[in-house]
Amino acid sequence: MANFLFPDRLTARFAAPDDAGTPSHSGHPSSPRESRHFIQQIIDDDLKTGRVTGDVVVRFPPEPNGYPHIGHAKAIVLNFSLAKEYGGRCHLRFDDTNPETEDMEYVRAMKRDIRWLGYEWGENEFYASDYFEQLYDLAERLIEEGLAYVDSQTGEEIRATRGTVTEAGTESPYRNRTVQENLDLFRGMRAGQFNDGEHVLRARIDMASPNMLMRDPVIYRIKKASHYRRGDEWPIYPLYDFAHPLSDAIEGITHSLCTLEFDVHRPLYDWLVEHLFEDPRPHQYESARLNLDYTVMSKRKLLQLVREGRVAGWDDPRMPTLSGMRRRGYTPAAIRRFCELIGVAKADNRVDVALLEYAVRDDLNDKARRVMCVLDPLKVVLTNFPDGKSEMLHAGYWPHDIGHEGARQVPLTREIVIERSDFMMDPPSRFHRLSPGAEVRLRHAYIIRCDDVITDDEGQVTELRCSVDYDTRSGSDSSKKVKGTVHWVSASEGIETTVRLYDRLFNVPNPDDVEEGQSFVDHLNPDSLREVTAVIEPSTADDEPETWYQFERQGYFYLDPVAFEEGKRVWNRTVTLRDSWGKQQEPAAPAKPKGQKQAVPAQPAEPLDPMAELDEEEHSMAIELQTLYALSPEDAAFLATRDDERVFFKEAAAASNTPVAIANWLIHELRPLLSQEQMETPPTTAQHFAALVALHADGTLSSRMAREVLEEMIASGEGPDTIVERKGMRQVSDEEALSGVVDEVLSNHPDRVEAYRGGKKGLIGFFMGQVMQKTDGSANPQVVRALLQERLD
RNA sequence: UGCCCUAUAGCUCAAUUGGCAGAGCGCCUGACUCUGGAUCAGGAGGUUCCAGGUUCGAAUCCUGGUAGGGCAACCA
Repeated sequence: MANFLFPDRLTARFAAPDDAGTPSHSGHPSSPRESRHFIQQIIDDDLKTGRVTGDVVVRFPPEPNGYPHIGHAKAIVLNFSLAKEYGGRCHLRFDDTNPETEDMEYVRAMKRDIRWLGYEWGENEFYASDYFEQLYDLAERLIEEGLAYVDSQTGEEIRATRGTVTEAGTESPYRNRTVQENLDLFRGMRAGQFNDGEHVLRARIDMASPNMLMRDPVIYRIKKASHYRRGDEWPIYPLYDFAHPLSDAIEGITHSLCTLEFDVHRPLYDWLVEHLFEDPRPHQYESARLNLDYTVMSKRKLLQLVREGRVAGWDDPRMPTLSGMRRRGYTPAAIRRFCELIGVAKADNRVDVALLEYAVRDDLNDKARRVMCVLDPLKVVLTNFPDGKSEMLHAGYWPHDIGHEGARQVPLTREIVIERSDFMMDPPSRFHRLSPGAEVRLRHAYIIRCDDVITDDEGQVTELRCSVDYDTRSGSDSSKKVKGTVHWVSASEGIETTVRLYDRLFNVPNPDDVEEGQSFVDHLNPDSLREVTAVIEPSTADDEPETWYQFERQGYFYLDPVAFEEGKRVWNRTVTLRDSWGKQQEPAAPAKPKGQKQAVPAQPAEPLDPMAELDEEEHSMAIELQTLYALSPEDAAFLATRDDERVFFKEAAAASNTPVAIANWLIHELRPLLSQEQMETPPTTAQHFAALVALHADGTLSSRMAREVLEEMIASGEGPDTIVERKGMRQVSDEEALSGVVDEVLSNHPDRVEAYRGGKKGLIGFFMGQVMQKTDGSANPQVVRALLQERLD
């Protein structure tokens, strides 16, 4: 694989380790405050509450069995920028526990690409395979504690007895071997006394768990294969579910971030770490993986594309691999920016390629010099330009709005080429490029007029004859204006060069979404690579391979390093410019009819009967609650199906004469504050609870205050009176007293008052909030609302 | 069919944790321009999945649904 020839030079030129991981543009996501994604919120909270006291330590844990792609980049950027943000560290750990697929080649590729992205892990380079000894010892400890056993069933037997998603599994006949027996067997495994598949080590958890991963998962298997780092030292290898959490714990990782599909593994992660390590211990959090339009991301599928020759290799510029993107001309800064733009969340997503392209253009805009290159040449003869003359024109490399200096000379000759698409025989209105009789400016040169069109026998345009207006030389103060400017290159002094025009690899947004009997390769875009012979201006003749240019009016291009090494000059189109003209030409995609994206099934016309789902016993219970306490069917059904809540309710109802309010507060306020276990033995008494509800009912406390008191009651176990007394809480319902606050709020925000009167009625909530804040939540909201409405309407 | 996760603008995400539903990208219009780019100015676009409920007030809390995704390798 002779593809990776320039990583270091590229890094030197474009990677920016200094600002790596910090937003390079201010004000992206939203909100006046910088908005924090859920992982940041968790870490903030851990730091605030002291759950994490030392450094924040995260890790990026690739398996070295494939080339890293843009999906890995998302994880790399997330982890390394988190480490930077919190002043902690990010470990690079190779999760190399499967000897059959892993290779040093992939380790090298991974390290090279992470560095290229602009991140450095320093001394924190680790390998799960370095922990084999420790992991083995931990497995023995598990055995000693009766938490693991050697199972001698075959693979098929293990699979068959695991049960299904709806049925529990059955326990292995070997599940109750003695500790000594297990230890002997496991040591025998380690010593190489058995063949592949003869035994495995299983965690002893629960064959009936609703989570299949907890049904005695296999944690060690015999595999007499040579490991790329440990050679033949080990006949047994730990599995991911065992090695990963424990490697995290060994390294002192605080936050272990992974993708959504691992959320089912979290109970096992916790089980292992809790049994084998002391606090503080690592915690796993999951976020959504990246899906990108018009490409595939799975290593298996990328490998298939390479193997079947659908692409030129792992670093084919159409591939979503980092090596492919690098060779295409994408920059580390652009990829980092993209990864920041897509955010971190738990909802499955599919990201529009336009966002990636935006990030690339935005970065290249002030990094790539402008030159002219004609991709589809049409010959133009300047009839009033002397034959044999070559006029050197001064041409700035940068547009005015980019503050960079630099220019080159561009030769103008009698024969030039322009873009075929810049001429139209019969142009629509709004087309302001060349057509018979029309005028256009040659970029950096003169205005020309098309006097004659030469066509061949088939009517194909083969040549244009134009005349130059010598008063309009670029930079002169000619007053003549034309609408259009076109790029051009001297036909005699321009250089022929190969340009590769890349387009999306697949022609559907989600190639994985295939019909029966089809495969994702059926969606391959046959035009994803178009190679043309272009004419480029001579100033580029000596450029070295890490050169980016913007070919004016075309896009950004990058001199392919692989072809260069083979002695060829090939320009890869990194990304086109945004093209509003091309869009106008295509019929605009019809706007999706409203409501189509999520067809909401018609709901039954009448509300569902809350009693409908109850069994016979629950049903009669609910009826009883309704007749006895006058509860609504909803509340009655809720209590009928929940024993702990019902017991608490009856006790509280007995201590008061407002059962409906008791049920209401129990269901909507108390219950959400408690866990299932707390509900069994509530941290507050039914009598206290009833007293609180009474305080609300008689107007002493507003609902907001009552909620606050309730939280306090749960935390301290005190009665409501004690808390109310201590805090001096009392709802204020006096209109006169509240009028003052209301008037103050309104006069503090004249603009909002005006907006409200102008129709922005939602602002009532803002005013309410202000008043509640000023009164420390003690204002009677009904009264406040009435006062506000009175003043505003 | 069991368990878990998720649902806010076309896309990706916010919403100070119960108080004005916003941003970036994309799209449209206009201005400017020697890149139909960039830039600048403006605009459209919302049943916050649905139905009930609690609350003065719900995207946010409660109940019940719906849809999408994940989980039954001795892979990671």
